[in-house]
Amino acid sequence: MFYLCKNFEFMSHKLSEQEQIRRRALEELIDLNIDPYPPYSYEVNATTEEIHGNFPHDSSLFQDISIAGRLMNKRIMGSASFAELQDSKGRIQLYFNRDEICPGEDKTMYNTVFKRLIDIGDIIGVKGFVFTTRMGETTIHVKEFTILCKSLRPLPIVKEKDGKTYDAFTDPEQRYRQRYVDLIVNPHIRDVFKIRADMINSIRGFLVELGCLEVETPVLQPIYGGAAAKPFKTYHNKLDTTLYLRIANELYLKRLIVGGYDGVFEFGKDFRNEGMSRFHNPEFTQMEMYVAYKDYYWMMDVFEQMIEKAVIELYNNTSVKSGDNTIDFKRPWKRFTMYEVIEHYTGVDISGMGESELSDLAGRLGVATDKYMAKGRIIDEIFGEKCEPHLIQPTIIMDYPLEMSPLAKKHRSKSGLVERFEVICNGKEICNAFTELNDPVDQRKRFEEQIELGKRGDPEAMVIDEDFLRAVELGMPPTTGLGLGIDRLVMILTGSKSIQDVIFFPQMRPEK
RNA sequence: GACUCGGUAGCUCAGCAGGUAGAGCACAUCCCUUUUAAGGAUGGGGUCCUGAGUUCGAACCUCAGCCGAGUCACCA
Repeated sequence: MFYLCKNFEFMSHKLSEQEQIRRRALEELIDLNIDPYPPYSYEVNATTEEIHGNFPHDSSLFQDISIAGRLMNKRIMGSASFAELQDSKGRIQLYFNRDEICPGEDKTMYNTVFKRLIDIGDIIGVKGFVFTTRMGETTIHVKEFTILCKSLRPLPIVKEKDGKTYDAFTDPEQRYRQRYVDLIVNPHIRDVFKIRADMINSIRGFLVELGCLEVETPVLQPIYGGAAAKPFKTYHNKLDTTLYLRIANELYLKRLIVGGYDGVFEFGKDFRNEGMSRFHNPEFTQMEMYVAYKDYYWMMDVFEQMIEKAVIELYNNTSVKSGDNTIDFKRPWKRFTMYEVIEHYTGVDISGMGESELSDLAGRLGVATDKYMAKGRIIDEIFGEKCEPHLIQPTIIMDYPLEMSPLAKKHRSKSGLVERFEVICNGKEICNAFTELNDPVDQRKRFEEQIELGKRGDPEAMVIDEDFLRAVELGMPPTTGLGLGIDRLVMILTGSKSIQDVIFFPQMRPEK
């Protein structure tokens, strides 16, 4: 015997008419001694996918099936009705016949329960056999059905006819806030998250195969570092101390390299307290990896392999259609130095230029700069403005100005530059990597330069992390490291226009 | 943060020479057939985002605010 509260007076918000009707249906079910939330499991022996994949070819199959899912449509017609059931794999039509559901005199299960008390959105289990209707649709002939969960809110059902879509649930705000509804009524968006998961698994497999250890490092950090960004600040009561949510994994992962690991990687959330846009969510997923005794040339090759492998596993092909562009990840990718690319797109060789010259150039090119921007930042602005958008195919851009890369090692032969590369794809950066700076004297100097930049007004200048310096002073082997923006890559691989489409629950303003 | 557009029934939207609201779907009652965004009949449902102003009168005009979308700027 089940036990259920039938008193809805406590509800804080005023119920809509449809909610009231559903609650009344709930009460009626209880009065009929039907538990709307039965406590037991329901055995399922088929999925919609299996049925659609096999039935027409072999009609001896699926003659005694049990399947469960959400009711998505109901077409009542006297003594014979049709409905649609959606499980995690897809949808299938159900056929209900009054006299088969209710073989005896009592037609309650059909006339009252099925026709009136079951609503779209309810989760039900059905037993029966599969057949093909006169209209040629694979359908389950239902002999018995069970309510597994009564739904108390109406679902915005999407309808289609003749290729036209009606009542689509498309409002982005509603879709992101109520992702559960989005997943129910727009099941195709699951594909994006499947690709996301598969991609992450592919990369993880590749890194494990490479011999790297997957690790976890703190999200709550007393000093944030490893990137140029504004942090989220929080507070630990017992320690009576300010903590920051990490903006990058870098400094902790390098400590592990100091500790003696040859290769480590971490998939993790980073948090940046900055503007939001279709390319930026305050929390985003990054994969960072560090490998000892290797340099950035090695990393370029490895990154190309890793991404090419993932794309092939996902699409059986190296190229992907992303919006209007077709992007081919087939190795090897084009490689240019940053100066080469800037010269290519602006016609200006900036290699000998100083800060004031660069500032003038930026002005001539219509690139906005700020007072606190030193030489490196200005170059980066010009690159970001004039070059990046043109780079659609994956392209390795190498050798960045030293000032904007305080954790990267000086270039072995080019003064003023560091051994750093980024991969630009679809006009956006997808990874950032360098030969890591392991000279502790130089590292301290770089941090001090960051302090100067901070004094000059750069809100994203780094702060000194003495514990990190202590580790580097102990000695870090030559190392290469890389950070990969997972969300951005998923956007490219799925052709998503907004980062919110590749994150289940993107950050939103609190409701109401 | 700047600019543009938008916020009307559960869903998608219409309504604007300013006269306190409509359609389709959904919902309710009824009829009916292996039907297909089912069809037919009847019916219920809305502080027209919020606040102030103009007006005899505002969903519509003005101002302010809230929320969202798009574009641009910055960071992955």
